[in-house]
Amino acid sequence: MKETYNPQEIERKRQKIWNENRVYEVKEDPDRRRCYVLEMFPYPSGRIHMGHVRNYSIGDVLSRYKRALGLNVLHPIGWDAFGLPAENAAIEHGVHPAKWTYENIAQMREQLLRLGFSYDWKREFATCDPNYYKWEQMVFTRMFDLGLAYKRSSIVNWCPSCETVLANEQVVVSGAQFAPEGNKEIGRCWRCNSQVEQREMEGWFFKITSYAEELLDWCERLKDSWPDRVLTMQKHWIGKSTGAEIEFPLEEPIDGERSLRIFTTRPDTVFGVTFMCIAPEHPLSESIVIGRDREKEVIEFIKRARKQSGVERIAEGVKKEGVFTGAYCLNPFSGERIPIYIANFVLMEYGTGVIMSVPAHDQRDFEFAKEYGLPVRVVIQPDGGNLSPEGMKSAYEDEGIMVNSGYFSGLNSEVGKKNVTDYAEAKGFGRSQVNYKLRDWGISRQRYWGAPIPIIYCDRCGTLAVPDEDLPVELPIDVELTGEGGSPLSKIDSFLNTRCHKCGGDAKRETDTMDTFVESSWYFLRYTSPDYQGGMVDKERGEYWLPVDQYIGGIEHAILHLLYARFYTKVLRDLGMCDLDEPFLNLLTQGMVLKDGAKMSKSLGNTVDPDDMIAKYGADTVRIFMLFASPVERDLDWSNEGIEGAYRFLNRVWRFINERLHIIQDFKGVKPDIAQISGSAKELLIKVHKTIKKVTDDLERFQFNTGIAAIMELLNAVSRFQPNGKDEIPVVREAIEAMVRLLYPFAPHISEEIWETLGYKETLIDKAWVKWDRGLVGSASIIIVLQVNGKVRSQVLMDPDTSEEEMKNAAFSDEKVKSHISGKEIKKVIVVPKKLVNIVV
RNA sequence: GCCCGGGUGGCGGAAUUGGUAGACGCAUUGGACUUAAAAUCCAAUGGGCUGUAAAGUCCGUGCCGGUUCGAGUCCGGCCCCGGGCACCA
Repeated sequence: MKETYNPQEIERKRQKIWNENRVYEVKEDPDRRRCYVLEMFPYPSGRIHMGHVRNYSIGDVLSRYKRALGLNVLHPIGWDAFGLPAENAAIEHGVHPAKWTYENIAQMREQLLRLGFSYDWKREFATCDPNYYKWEQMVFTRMFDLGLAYKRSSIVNWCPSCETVLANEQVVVSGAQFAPEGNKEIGRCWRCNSQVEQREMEGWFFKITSYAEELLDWCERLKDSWPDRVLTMQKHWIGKSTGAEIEFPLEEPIDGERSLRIFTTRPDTVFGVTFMCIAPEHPLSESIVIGRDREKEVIEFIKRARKQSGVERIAEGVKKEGVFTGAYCLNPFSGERIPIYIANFVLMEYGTGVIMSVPAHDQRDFEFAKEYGLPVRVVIQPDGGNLSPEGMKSAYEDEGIMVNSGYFSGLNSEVGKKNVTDYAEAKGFGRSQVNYKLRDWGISRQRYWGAPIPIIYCDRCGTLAVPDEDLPVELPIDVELTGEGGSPLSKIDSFLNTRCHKCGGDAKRETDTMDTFVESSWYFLRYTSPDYQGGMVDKERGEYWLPVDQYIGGIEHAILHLLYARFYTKVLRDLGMCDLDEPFLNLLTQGMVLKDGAKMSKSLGNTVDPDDMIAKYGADTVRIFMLFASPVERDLDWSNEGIEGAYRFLNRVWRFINERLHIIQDFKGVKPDIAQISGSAKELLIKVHKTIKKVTDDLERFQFNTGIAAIMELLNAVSRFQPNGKDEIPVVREAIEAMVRLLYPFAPHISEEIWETLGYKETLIDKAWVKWDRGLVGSASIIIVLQVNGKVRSQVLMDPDTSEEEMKNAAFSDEKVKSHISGKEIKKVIVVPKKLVNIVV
């Protein structure tokens, strides 16, 4: 053993041994319990960043620990390889996205290897490989057959200058937050600052809404194994609301429509309706005014409202605007004549695109009514309250007693909801209805670097799915990317023009590619059988490994990726391709890595490069620091002093063992004789076993920071200890061996190196996890706290099984306690075994 | 506005079920080693008060109140910070 700790040398050495012996490659073994540990795979941007290091360090600790417990651990890695940055690189630097991507992968693979993560590299793949996306295309065709994938036009954010669709998060909302140079306004393109428009475009959708109820239902069942906040976020995102659909007959039919259909969660307020509002995008909004006096004014308003971007429409402080159409409908309950407005705050995508407005009991309607001088009618009175339209400064949205509601007056509003709905149903102009905020998943991208959507358009046969034997529809490699003029694939004739497999005539291919979230919705399945040629996943192998036991990733994917993957898994289940209800049994979301309180980013110039840190301190130190500095779920603030501390710790471990080596060398396999040792040696031995228990418990509950702290304490304890005679040397040896084995999942290189130095040929990788001695842990004397009136006055050392009576006696005979209770009346004595005695005077 | 987190020394954080608040680490200060420095090792380190000292004593986990023999932990009300959602009828 060298005197100084040289992480570069030993880490290279250990990594070489691991890789050459392929120690992390695993096979199905029906005789062993399996465990699938997975971290969210990276986008190959070029460099591993600290967020990855944290994520993968957590996963590595877990998989090493689980393997030590005897489980057959699957721990794979791969690449989320499609995406826009590759295309941008192509546009800016003329390098082909495939070349750029694979070069990045090569570089990042080296970084991961250098960090010593225990991946089964044999299972590695990149999602841009046709062998991968082929299966996703096949599933698309199945979904198409079932109507789960469909094409429709929808309203999207369009940047006229970039000639592309923008995701909602790419539309700049309010100045500083997203804009690198500040100074950006509402509703502008994040890249070129052009005014974003609303445009109607054709695109493909996955019918995730069909699974809304099941996705929601499983949120309940995942309650104990997923973080609450992720589940609540998903629940809110799905946004279930129960209410009623009611038809309001139109005074005169419009476009053949005899009524306006609305959705409301408050049918109990139906007698308070004083106007109706239609979304500007609603098909009836134009036809309703044609030929009326107000036609010009209304059409003008509709045009203006439709132009506003989605983001702008909902931005804070935007005024509620609307216009009267001149048309009326009738309240089916009261027969009352109700004016119809078109209003910018009504969304076409939710409910029916039409609302009944009850200004007394809905804040938005209230604001609109005030703006346009519309009447407010109270139909719900709070318990003992006396609301009047004149006195109201805002809408009353809570429960109460129904008033001015004809036959229903006097009912509690909660009861009223049901009764009103039942009445409407009986009369045939309404029914109870459930609505979700969740929208179908738009998967079309007008990009090159993605999986082509396997659809052809034939003039004679219509829209057809590409048959299995023609899959994959490969991305053409020969392409020129300019970033202008829409979808790149539509400009490649050899791709675009094809033959219809049905009639043999000319046909055109779909030129949209799929959202990259589709690839990440099933990659965890593919790891179980990456070479399988018969489908997405080999059933037998999949059944052995799946589902993922522990999924680990950043909280930023709480909704999108995790919801999509859950949905897609259910679709695959229903297609008979796998046997899973949910893909991820347990979820751990790690916090972000910050520097100086802000997220690390190039634009802020506060990044720390993992490579620099590895070069300076080695991988073990980087890992220890990341895991020690903060609990995994919380954000971690990078600290240069902190990583120095981690480095010092590993140095102390190394140096200490090196110093003691000559003493303990000849005691390999010699167990301490518990009967023979006492005093500080016994104390140390107890500490060793308590530490084993503590670290094991901490690993089980993902408290890696306190687990490492416990190992540090053990090092401190054994460093202080001076063995007295030969009988006590095995205690030192046991302490050192335990320490190294506990350290192994966190810092595997140094641990393996020391383990070998201690005279072991076997590696720690398959060494069974250390066990603690129950007797030693349980028999240790315990400090019993002595309190008077709840204040600590003294403490005594006692056996854990001391009787309550003895504890009491000890308390009363304690000098310090005596001085606090002398001359006072004893009111009560509380004895908590193994903890304390409290005397109340 | 609504929904989640969170608020503990100079800092990151610990306290697993209501039972010694501040483990472990960082930083700082003092000492040892050294010609010197670095590294390393040892010691001190929440605040106030009493005391030469040993020690004692009071206060202290965002604020106010409550339950309890006992509250960082439970309950009620508020303040601040971070995140998510946000005209979803």
